[in-house]
Amino acid sequence: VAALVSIGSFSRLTHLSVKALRHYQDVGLLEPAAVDGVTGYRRYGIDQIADAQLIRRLRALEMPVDDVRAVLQAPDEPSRNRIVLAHLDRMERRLDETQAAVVSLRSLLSEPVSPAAVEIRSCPDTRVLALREQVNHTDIQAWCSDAFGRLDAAVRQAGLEPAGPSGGLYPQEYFEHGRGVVTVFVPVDRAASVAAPMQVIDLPAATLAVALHLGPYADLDRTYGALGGSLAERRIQGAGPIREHYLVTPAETDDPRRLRTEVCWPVDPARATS
Amino acid sequence: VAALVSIGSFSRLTHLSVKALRHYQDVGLLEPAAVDGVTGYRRYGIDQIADAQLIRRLRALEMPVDDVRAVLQAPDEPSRNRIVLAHLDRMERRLDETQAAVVSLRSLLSEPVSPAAVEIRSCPDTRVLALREQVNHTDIQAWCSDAFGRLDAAVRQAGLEPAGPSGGLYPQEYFEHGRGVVTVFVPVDRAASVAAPMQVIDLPAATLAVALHLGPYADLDRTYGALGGSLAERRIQGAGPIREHYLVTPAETDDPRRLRTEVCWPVDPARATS
DNA sequence: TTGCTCCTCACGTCACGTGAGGTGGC
DNA sequence: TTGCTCCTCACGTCACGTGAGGTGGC
Repeated sequence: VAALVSIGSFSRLTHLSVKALRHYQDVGLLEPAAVDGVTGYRRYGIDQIADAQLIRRLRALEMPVDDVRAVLQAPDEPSRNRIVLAHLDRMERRLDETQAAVVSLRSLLSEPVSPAAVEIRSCPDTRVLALREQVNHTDIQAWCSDAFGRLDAAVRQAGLEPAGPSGGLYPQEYFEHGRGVVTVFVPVDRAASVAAPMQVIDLPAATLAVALHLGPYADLDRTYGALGGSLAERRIQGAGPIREHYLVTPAETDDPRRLRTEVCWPVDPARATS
Repeated sequence: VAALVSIGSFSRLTHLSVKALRHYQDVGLLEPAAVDGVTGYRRYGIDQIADAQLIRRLRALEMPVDDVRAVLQAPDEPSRNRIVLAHLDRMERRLDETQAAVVSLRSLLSEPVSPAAVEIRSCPDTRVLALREQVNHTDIQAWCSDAFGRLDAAVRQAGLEPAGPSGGLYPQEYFEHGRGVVTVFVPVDRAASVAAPMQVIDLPAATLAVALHLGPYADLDRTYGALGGSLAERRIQGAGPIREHYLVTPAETDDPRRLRTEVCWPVDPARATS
């Protein structure tokens, strides 16, 4: 049997704080090898050092405690590595977002606020192939790129032709709570049968106030602010979900500055005499 | 005066959630332009969009709310930029740590646990030039590199010669609570008068169990575990602050794999008949 | 015997999110 | 009138950290 040490010694051996060690017992991450029945003193075996070192590294990478537990309990090395690699993937995506946020901050600080050129446009009924799902604001990028991949594949497979730029519908809820049922779509020239959850729907005709956004998606709020602000100044109220049209997408360019996106607020046509 | 909009509209304009907007009022980040005395309804001016966009970007970079407030209240552009750049600096340091943590995790998963070669060494009295301060575990890297810079400068300025490798003393508290009074030192050949907070002190003689750590500091816990575990197996107890000797430092190599560090546990000489 | 280590609550931190329960505005 | 928006508490989240108040071990 392995030698036992006190919690303080184990803390010095592993560089985990005493408070953290107690917490890891509470949440079932690292159970002391023995606990004195009378005094409650914890004793750790030196064969637990390896687990402690792994925990420390995973937590240093901000892996959630539940995932760390899954790693420790993984039945074999491949399944353990799967969890670890999935987390490293998440971290890389977050790193990309952070870099985009830095760029976005610099551009906000250096570039003046540009008033949006707002166009009022009548949009007819549109038949589209669509995917609809509850999405979190933080996941929108990944979800959209996945969804458009599936839509494009379905369009090809059904022998259809895209009949215009792809787009998305974002309900008010999505902005106000940071989560909501988002619809992304590709216009198509005719109906066709597609496998669920994909569906062919008809977007109703609408009058849209449209502003063109040039550049990375992290800066979209600037165009939202310019467009919505200009409408508010003119006492025009929006109604219904906001629409985005993706004119130039990440699939077509690697340079985020070349992205082109239309931001469209549905408005009451009676009031929208620009 | 600017047009006013409801909290829901402002949320859609700025991509800040309604809950976040209310929270930002509570903490004094973004006060609505008007609040209805009867209903409590908040009204935001469209001229507040710019502030909201700045807040959103700074929070996306995890700047603490207190710092965001300081940015918003900065009297001029230079002082505003100072706060922002200081935060970007912090982020870059954290990024470096994360990358080190990834390397450290990979090496733990790929390289087997190596038992430490432990040497028992008698260390005589040592006269050193030292700096002592309360330091957080998370800040130790930056603090040490700064402290050694100051120590080296003081040694040169006083016309002294380094009389051995530099080192550090880490009290138990430092590991158990993640914070403690850390001492770093450079051995010198003779006494000299130095400006506070620097001081010349004599490290008392001690018997040390020493293990050599090769590689990045992020992996130091592996050598601590190996050394302390092997002492625990032999029922040898540590006593007093742990010592590190920096044989090859980041000042001497850019490759963390070439770092050489001695980890030294003071032990009771009577029991330490290896 | 003294001081150090260890114990268990209970509560705090940070930046919001989650509901409950209720009211105002088009 | 209906449903939607908005309101205010109070509490939850996450991974610990911070004390308070007390006890065991060398």
